[in-house]
Amino acid sequence: MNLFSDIRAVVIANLDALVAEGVLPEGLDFKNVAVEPPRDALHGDMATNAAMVLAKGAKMKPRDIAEALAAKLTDDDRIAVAEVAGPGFLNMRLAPVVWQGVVKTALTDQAFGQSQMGQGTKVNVEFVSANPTGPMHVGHTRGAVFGDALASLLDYAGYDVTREYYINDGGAQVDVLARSAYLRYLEAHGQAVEFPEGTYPGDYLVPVGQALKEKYGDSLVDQPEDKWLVELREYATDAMMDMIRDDLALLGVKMDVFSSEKALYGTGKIESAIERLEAQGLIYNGVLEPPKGKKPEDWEPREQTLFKSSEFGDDVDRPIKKSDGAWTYFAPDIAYHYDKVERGFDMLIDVFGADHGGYVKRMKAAVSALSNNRVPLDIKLIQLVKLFKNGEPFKMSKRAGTFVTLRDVVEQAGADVTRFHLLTRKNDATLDFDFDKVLEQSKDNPVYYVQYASARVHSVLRKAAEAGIDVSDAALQAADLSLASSEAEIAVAKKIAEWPRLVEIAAKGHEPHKIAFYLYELASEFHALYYKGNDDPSLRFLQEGEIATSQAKIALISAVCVVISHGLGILGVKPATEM
RNA sequence: GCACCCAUAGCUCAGCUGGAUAGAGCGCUGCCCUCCGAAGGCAGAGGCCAGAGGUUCGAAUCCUCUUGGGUGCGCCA
Repeated sequence: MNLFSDIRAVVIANLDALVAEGVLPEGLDFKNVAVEPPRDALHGDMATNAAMVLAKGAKMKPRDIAEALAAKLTDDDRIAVAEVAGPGFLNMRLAPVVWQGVVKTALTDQAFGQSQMGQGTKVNVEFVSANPTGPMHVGHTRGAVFGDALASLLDYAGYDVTREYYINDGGAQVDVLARSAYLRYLEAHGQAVEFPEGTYPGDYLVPVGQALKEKYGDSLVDQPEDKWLVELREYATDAMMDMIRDDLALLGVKMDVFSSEKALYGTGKIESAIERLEAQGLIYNGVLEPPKGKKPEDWEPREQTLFKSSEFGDDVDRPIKKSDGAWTYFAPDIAYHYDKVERGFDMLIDVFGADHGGYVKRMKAAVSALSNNRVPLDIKLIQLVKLFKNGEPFKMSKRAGTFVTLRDVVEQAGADVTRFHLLTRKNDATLDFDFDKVLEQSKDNPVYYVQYASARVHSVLRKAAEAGIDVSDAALQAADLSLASSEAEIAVAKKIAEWPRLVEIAAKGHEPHKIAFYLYELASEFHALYYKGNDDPSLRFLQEGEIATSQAKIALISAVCVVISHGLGILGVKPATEM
């Protein structure tokens, strides 16, 4: 619930009244009637399209409906002005008491802004899912921050959220990891080693090699691969996952569940998921056409086991078995998503890198088939992070030593700054990450701008306390807010009032970046009010000798601070009390 | 060749899911600290929302096509 839905309820009630009075015909559908903020604040606080939406069905002119509705609405105490504009917009201006009520709610109700929209829907957010073959880099970092913030946002909006990490430990890349770790193990024994093409030369495996030496002594030296591959694979994978967990902790991301791809093999889970599809007639053996315009050099037609994803909107059917009969990566992924469905989730969200774009349709097809359309799957593709240093772009390269890890970034910029910055762009837009700009402490950097607002409020609170004004929670909650109802102050209250609605919009669209942008706008309203006190002393928060007025004004800016901390909380950023 | 994503001020980007005169930051021009934190504020210039059609009371937003960029397209995951 929020102010806009409250007022919409008022509008609907009055429309019903107009029907009862015979002004409007019966049987009209009010579902498209919306109450929204007008784009231009000059038009009022809220606008409804009711007249325009209903005109056709009522066979009336929009303006006539609007006039009748306006007359009704002004009877409500909360609506100060209702006027018809343009083609039939009905603009409303709300009474100051409404805005003051919002400020009071923000201060007294810990749950201000939280929503019941999710109704406890069980949603699984799968994110990061980086291969356990090395440390997380900046690209992973963006996905991690996005997924974590989205999960928090959904939680805030009333969903029952599970954060989950899918460990891709079932494919050939973990064998490569094991071989690379083995080379480091030999190195630990003093052997000179070279890392051939297709192995991981990163020095993060050096400590793993050392640890293996301590564990196995020289018993594995110069032994054939079949003596050590399985053991080293498990050991190295665990070590990499420990490292990834540390990286995530550094960012402040905590997963609820880690699921392993490897654990799906040999349990019959893959087979049963495929059987489930087979029972629906969606599995067959066939030969795929080569892609036109880009034919692989070694292409020859081969019969494979295919999933009929084209029945669900995919472009072609997709292989679940390689020509040698082994599963493709798609098969365990089907099983994994089936597992999520079976665990009772009502909604699935996957956060993938943009290079997995081609994977979206087939995965949606599979989930759709496996859940009989019960469980929606939303796949959020996270675009690239472009790195800059001193304004110059540079590419990540392990060889050139410009491989930028999550740890590098967080240690330089801090988790809060990193998180906020990565959330100032929507997920499907590429993001520039310039180390110099991220660290810059100015308005150009939204993190500091928002933090500065929070710090300024706390500064005022300290000053007030020094002046002997009671600014305890109880005192501010009891403040008479009508003492802070100038136009400039109401403007801030209005921004606060947008918060609950914004949460719902952001949660509905799975768009945590909207929280970041809102916080910037809220901070901006606050900074503007703050400065107005310089020109107009009556707008300063501390009014000498007038305790009640000071408390009212401080209550208002405390409410700003409360909303900022709620918002930053969703983004996983700690608010500042001083800077 | 096909699919998905993107295109908005000189630059980096918002635009509340179809609303009224398209917004913000940077940069540029000019102001504001004997005044609660100038890490800030105010004002100005700057736009054919890539282009062309269509849908309707109404389109940056939805549909089609075109152009230009990114990503991907069986035995890598």
